[in-house]
Amino acid sequence: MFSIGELSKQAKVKIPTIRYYESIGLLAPAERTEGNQRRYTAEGLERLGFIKHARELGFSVESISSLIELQEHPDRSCYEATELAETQLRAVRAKIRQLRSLEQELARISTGCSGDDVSENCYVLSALANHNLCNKDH
Amino acid sequence: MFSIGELSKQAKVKIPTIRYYESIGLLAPAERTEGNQRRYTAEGLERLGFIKHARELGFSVESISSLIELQEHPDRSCYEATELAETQLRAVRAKIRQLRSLEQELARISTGCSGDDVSENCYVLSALANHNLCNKDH
DNA sequence: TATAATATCTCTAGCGACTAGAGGTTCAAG
DNA sequence: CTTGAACCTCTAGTCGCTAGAGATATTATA
Ligand SMILES: [Zn+2]
Ligand SMILES: [Zn+2]
Ligand SMILES: [Zn+2]
Ligand SMILES: [Zn+2]
Repeated sequence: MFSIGELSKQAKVKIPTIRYYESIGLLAPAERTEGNQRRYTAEGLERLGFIKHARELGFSVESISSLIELQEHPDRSCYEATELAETQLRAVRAKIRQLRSLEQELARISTGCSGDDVSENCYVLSALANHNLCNKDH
Repeated sequence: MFSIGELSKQAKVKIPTIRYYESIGLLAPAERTEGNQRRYTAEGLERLGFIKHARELGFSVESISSLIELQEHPDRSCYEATELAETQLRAVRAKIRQLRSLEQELARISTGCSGDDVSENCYVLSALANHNLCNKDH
């Protein structure tokens, strides 16, 4: 049994974040000492690790909630888990595509002015004012 | 002189967003009719177009504020504008790198299970529980 | 001109996923 | 038993909007 501070250190998740997860029901309410302080077991650490990892991979709290549900019922079909992972993968890929398009435009805009002119003649400013100067959608 | 609804249609920016921009000082307060409704000119449309385009390229509202400042002083050096654009470009590139790393892991995790097993044996769930199974940092 | 339909007004609250701070209590070391 | 670090709850703030309530203004038609 260890404190929230210990858990925080072990899992590398900030204390307020742990309390937040509990408050929204992502973590089960921790046991408490007589003085009302939270106490955790290795299981809690594992749970938090799962959450942390999934968050780092970009899953929403809602998705993680479903994943944990599944984990708690080892006999259920894992169909939903793979669905969620694939959805997440698609979302990441879409985001990458969009950012790449932004990157192109920003690179073009950035190199269009060396920064030693007056703002009236600045290509950066006119490019921002004028989407027609862009090559792609974004 | 046209209404906020017209402006919204022309600029393809939602009405509450226009009011929001005004409320945070990104758009100058619009002129008003006797009955207190906002009225805009072509200049307002241009301004909003600038903001919209910059937002689409990922600039923060704060950065856009600085860019507009610059635009309003055509004689000033445009150094800050290029700086902001380059910073933004770097941020986008960093984000892309991070997302690519996520993509790799997610692709691996996704293909690890076809979704027709029970959750106990699901590779998706165990991979999420275990960062050690990952190849890269993220 | 009267009425009705549509548009606009302000204000407040909500989203997601935290983060920070105030003000008070409990724990553990010495 | 004292001290100081760690913990507690609660509220509010972050960013960039978005949605809704309830009131008022404008516009089009009869
Ligand atoms: Zn320039
Ligand atoms: Zn553009
Ligand atoms: Zn599976
Ligand atoms: Zn990992």
